[in-house]
Amino acid sequence: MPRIVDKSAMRQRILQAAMERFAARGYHATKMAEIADAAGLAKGTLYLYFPSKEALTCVLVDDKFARLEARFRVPDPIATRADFLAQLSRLLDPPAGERAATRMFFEVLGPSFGSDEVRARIGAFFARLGIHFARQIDTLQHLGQVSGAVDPAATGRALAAMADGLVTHRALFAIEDEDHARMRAAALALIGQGLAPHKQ
Amino acid sequence: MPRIVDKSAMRQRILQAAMERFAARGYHATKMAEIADAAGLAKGTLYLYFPSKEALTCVLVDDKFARLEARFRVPDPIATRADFLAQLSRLLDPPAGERAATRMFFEVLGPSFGSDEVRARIGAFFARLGIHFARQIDTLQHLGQVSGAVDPAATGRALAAMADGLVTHRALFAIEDEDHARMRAAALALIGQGLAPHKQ
DNA sequence: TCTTATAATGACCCATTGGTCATTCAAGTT
DNA sequence: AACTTGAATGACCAATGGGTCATTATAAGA
Repeated sequence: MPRIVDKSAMRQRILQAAMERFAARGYHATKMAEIADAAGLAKGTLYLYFPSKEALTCVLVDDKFARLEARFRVPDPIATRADFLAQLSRLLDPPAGERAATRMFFEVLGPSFGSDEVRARIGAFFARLGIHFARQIDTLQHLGQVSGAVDPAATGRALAAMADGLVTHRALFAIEDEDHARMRAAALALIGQGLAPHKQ
Repeated sequence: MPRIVDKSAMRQRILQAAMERFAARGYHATKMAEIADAAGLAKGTLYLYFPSKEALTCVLVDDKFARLEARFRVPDPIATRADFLAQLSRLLDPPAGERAATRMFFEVLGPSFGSDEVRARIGAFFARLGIHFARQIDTLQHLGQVSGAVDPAATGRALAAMADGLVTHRALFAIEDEDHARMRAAALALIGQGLAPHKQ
C-alpha cells in the first residue's frame, strides 16, 4: 500500500499557505508556484487537492467568512443597548490576523474574478449579519431599550454595511490603531445615541 | 505638416472607453486591445497617450475621485443638522453612472496592483472627507445643533468610512434600490439622532 | 525483498497579453 | 505634385503563469 497522508490536513496546510501569500502580495500577483512553495510542495501537487486557483480561493473566502460568522453567531442574549454595542465593538475590532486578509477580498470582489459566486456568498453573509442585528434591535425595542421609531430591518442591514466600512478602511488605508480606536468609539457613541429612545 | 489632433480630447476619449470597459468587465479582465477597440483606435495608439495600462488607470481613478470630491466641496454653509443630513444623503445616493465604476476600484485597491499610490490617494480622499465632516460638526456644535459630547474629528472620519460602506454595499451586492433607500433613511435617522444634543 | 497502489514531482505546454516598432497614412507647405 | 512630419497602425515579441502528465518516490502488504 502506498504512503498515507491526511488529505484534510494537507488541504488545510495549502489553504494556510495560500492565505499567507494572498495577504502578502494579493490574489493576482500570487502564482500557484508561490503557494506551493510556501506550503513546501511542488506546483503539481496543489492540483491534487484543488482543481484550480479559483476553486482554492473560493474555499478560502468561505472559510474566512464562516469564521467571522461564528464570531457573531454566539447566542448571547441581548438585554441592553450596552450589550448590543459591546458586541458591535467586538466586530469592529477584529484580530490583527484577520485584517491582513481583508485586502485580498477586494480583488476577488471585482468583476474580473471568474465566479460571481464569491460575491454572492459574501453578499449573503452581510445580509445575514443585517438580519442578526435586526432581530436584536427588535428585541431591544420590546425591552424599551431602543426607540420605537427605528426600522429594525433597514437599520440592521445599514449597520452591517457601516460596520464593514469601518473595518475595511482600517485594513485598506493607513489609519493608526489609536485613531481607529477613536473612530470606533465615536461610531459606537453615535449609534448608541441614535438607537436610544429620545426623551422629549 | 501632419494631421492635427486634439490630444487632450483624445485622452478623454480613451479614458471614457477604458472606464466603460473596466466597469463592464473589471480591470484585470479588460485588455488594452479591448479599450482601443472601444475607443475606435488601434492598440498601439493608446501608448501614444498613456505609457501603460497602470498609468491610464491611475488617471482614471484620480478623475473619478476629483469629481466625487467636487460633489461635497460645494461650500454650502451648514446651519442645521438637517442641512448636514441632506448633504450626507446626497453623498449616499450617487448617480447610477458612478456606481458602475465603484466595483472596479476594488480590484485596484488590492496589493496586486503595482502602485500603492492609488490606494494612498483614495485614502487621502477619505481623510479629506472626514475632515470636511469634522469641520461641519464643529460648526454645528457651536450652533447648539450637535451634542458637545461628540468628538468631531473621530466622528467625521468614522462617518466617511460608514458612508463608504453604505455606498459600496449597494454597488457590490444585490440590494434593491428600494431596500437601499430604506437603509439610507435608517442610517440618516440614526446619525441625526446620534448627533442631536440629548435632552436629559 | 518484491509488488503495488497512491502521492508527489517539475519539466513542459500553450493561451494570454502588455508593450514595441517598422511601416503606412494624412494633412499642411512649397 | 512632391515633400515633410507627426499620427496611427497592427504584426510581432517576450514574458508570464495556470494547468497537465509522464515519470519517480514512497510505504504498506505479501
